[in-house]
Amino acid sequence: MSTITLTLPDQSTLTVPRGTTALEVAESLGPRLAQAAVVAELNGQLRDLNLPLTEDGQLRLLTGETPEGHEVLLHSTAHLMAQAVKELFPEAKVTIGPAIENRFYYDFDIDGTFSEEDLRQIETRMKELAKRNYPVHRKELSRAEALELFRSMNESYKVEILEDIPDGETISAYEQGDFIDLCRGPHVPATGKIKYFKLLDSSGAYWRGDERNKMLQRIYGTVFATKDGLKGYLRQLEEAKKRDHRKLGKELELFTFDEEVGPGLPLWLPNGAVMVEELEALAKETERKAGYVRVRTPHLTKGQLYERSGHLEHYRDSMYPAMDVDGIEYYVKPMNCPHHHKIYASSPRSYRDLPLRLAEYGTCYRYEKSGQLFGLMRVRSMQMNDAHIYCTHEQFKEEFLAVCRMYLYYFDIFGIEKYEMRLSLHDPADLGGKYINEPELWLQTEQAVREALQEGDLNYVEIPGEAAFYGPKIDVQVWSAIGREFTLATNQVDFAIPARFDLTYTDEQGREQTPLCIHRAPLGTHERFIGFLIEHFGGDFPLWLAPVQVAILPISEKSHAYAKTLEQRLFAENIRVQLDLRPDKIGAKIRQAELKRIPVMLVVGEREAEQQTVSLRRRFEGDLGTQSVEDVTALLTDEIKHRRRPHRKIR
RNA sequence: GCCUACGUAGCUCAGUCGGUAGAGCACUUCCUUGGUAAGGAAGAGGUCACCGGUUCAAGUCCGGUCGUAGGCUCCA
Repeated sequence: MSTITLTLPDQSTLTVPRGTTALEVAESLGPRLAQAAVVAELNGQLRDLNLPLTEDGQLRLLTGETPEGHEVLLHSTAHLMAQAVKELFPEAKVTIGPAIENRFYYDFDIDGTFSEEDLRQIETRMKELAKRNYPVHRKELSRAEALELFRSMNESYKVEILEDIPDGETISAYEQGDFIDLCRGPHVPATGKIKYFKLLDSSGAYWRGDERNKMLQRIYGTVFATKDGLKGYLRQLEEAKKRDHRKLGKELELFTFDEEVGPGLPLWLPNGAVMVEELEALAKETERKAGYVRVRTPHLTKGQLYERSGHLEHYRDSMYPAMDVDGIEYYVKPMNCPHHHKIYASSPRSYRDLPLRLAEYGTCYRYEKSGQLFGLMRVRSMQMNDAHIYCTHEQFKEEFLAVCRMYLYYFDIFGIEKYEMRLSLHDPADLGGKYINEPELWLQTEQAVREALQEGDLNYVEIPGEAAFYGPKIDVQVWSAIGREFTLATNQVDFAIPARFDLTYTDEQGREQTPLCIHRAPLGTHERFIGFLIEHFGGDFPLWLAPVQVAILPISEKSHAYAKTLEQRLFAENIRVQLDLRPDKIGAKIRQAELKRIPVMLVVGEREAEQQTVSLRRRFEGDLGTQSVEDVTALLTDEIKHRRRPHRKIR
């Protein structure tokens, strides 16, 4: 009998008979590994544990706790769910059921919808099927066999998928008990590997994501290799719910929506407006130091401008319809760029004027489809931390790098530890079509952006074929303290618009040149950014950003007079104070201030009044004892001035 | 925009079979004058999202509109 030699991750080698399965290898290495393994990787290729090994190679046995293993586990659980659904709803047709991050889903074509009761039943059935520990078999089929099989089962969606699989590709199906599903695999060797799962929710989803297609019913679920993994994930979902910006926005009275004002049009309440103003102050200060100048532009503009900019051509669906003014069509502005271009064009520019950096917290209105509105994250009116940098080709890289550094500066202030810049590049095959036909300029600019990202030591990935039609685009993804992902902002390099607007400058030789334009918005929009901050900080904002910074809590009426003089002293230091004169006991006042997430509490009674001191209490730190008013104000003003983050870990 | 679910006091939520609306918190007043996460009592607060229909009778059943949410698609 011939043998094969396998090299394990620790570089030890193992010689086994040809045809041994990876599962058998795992068993020989130890029952715990065999128990935990869900999939094998041979020479970098994932494959089923129960397939015979026929060649030498590097073998890894992956448990459900590895990223690859977890994905397989998720995918296999989707199959298990489909099996349960087919048993309970035989008329349901299966479609697709992939793994996504930490979750899986499966789409079914079924009359009606799945109720919560249905989900409970499906979950119970899944538990039974898992317990029966059906072996999961891979079957390779010819196209004809596969078509016949799925036609006979009346699985028309699978037939449609089969028809799209290119010739020459291996067609495989996976079978467990009575259930068989077209699938590339790999899968766990038996349903008993699936232990810690939960169905999460159901919703509609179009077949192939196309709204012209039939609406299918999607069920989402999750699975983990360990009980703790599942519990941890469910806890994280709970935590995310508690930090939901819509919930906290209400509780902390930051913003509201009103039916009569309109959907997607937030009203900033006084507390929220404080945050808006603090963010603007930060942006203004940062941009002034970085050589930006501020401009202001109107909310309304003639359609003509948007014809020139190309917005009416490319962007009309996202714009509010025109209004007729004296027979001329006017639009509310969806973007600030055309106005900034007009400001650039308002006077002749010399190379000496460049780079020209025009900044504005511009108000924009975009007609978002009703179904995509979402709290503050997707709205119809927004204020953007916008700026356009007009520069020469030579200046481009340095300007772009400076923008990147500004991002890092902000990330540090807000304690954003995880971020990713996604550099979207053009596809040379699409030049002249999807992309403006400037091959040299594309390559040159993309290279300059790449170099800037590298020099700035920024974390970035490249995505081919996703650029805007007029230049490369950099999307900035950030992750909040609880790991939720947000698209914070988009930077774009623009070589088309300056030409559309006839923007020029005179170079050293007196020749007319076209500048490059960088669109940038590091703080995104107030709406989305504050939405992000609410969830990131869980409502516990750094002192400089907190709507109410200090609560003054008199012990009893006897110290009201002193509390009032204290309030005046803090006002004089520009500290945002709230004085609690309600006839409650001190414990109740503290509780109220804690619930409102006021970072600093000053408890004052007769002792403090006599000594001109305060008793300092901070959130997450508790009672910090008696201190002089001078010391406390100095401490607070310093913390505010330097925009320090909260002392505690955010998580 | 599409599918589904939901909409009751400022907030969180009860409200059974269709019989004219309830709690807790917050609010107001009074008592209490207190020492680091809820002192006590009383009061006020509602066009049950809106419009229409069925019915002797609608928060409840039916239809429509508006709004919100979870998805699909798109995006700051």
